[in-house]
Amino acid sequence: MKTYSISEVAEYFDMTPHTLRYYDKEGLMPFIERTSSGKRVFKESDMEALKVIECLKSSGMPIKEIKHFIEWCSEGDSTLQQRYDMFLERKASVEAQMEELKKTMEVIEHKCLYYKTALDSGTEDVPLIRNGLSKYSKGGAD
Amino acid sequence: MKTYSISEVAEYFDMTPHTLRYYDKEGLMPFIERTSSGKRVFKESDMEALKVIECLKSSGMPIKEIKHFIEWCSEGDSTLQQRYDMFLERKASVEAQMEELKKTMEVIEHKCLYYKTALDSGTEDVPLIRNGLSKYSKGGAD
DNA sequence: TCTTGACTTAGAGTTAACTTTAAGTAATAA
DNA sequence: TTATTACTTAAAGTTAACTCTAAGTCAAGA
Repeated sequence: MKTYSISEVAEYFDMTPHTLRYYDKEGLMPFIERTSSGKRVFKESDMEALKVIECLKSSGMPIKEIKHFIEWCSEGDSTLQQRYDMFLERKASVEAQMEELKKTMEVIEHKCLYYKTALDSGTEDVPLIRNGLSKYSKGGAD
Repeated sequence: MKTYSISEVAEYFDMTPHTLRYYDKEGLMPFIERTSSGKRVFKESDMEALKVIECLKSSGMPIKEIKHFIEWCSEGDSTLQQRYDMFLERKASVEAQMEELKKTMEVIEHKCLYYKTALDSGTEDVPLIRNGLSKYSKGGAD
């Protein structure tokens, strides 16, 4: 069976071996086996588990909560409902983040247009477009 | 002209007066005026500027960089290009974050389906669907 | 055999963005 | 007049997620 060293795994997931050890210490990887000399040996299934951990991380889940999920996993079928509920929550959270980013994007695109116009005319002080605003808020009112 | 106290502004932006003072201290609000007794007085234009600051924050921009933008604003037309470039960069960053969230969402939705199926059959151990994976990575392989 | 590089551990340090504390001032309500 | 509330400042503390340091082990190549 193909196995991976900590640095191979780190490279694959674009992190440092330090970070992987930190995750292990925080209880995210209780399933990693060791060599007789104590080195971590990563199996294919460990890589799959890490992908799920990465997914939960990029959904904004804190490491301590990911740890709870990992614990549920090792408790078996009795925690299926918790795990399902957790992923439903994650889904709602990611949807909310997407919604917020969308609103942010609208403001930013408006600003891009504003500055493009200002650059074309060489100045922000374009009374025909907008006036009465301070230097700081120009372009933020409509 | 309508003005606002620090706690009114805090309530409007769903933060504490503490946080607003912190932003001020970090140089994000050099335009806020004070009463003779030293209290901050927020004008309508300050509210607009704060909306832009909030937008930059939710795009993931660190406070120190937002401060640079605020400095550029007070330097006038000579910094128009920098500010335009900055918003183009923000746009690209938000687009990348949206892309990442989309990928995360796909994994999460897959997991929701996986756990729904598992709950229906009362167990994760469904050889017809998937086998050969550890307790930790089940549902993460396809 | 010696050196090099990758690994191990425990624990301290870093960074961002708050968040709280301490000590005090000013205006307003009872 | 006294108490309350909102405000002020400077500075220390908190939290998450690393990130680094120190001290040491182990296997492979010159």
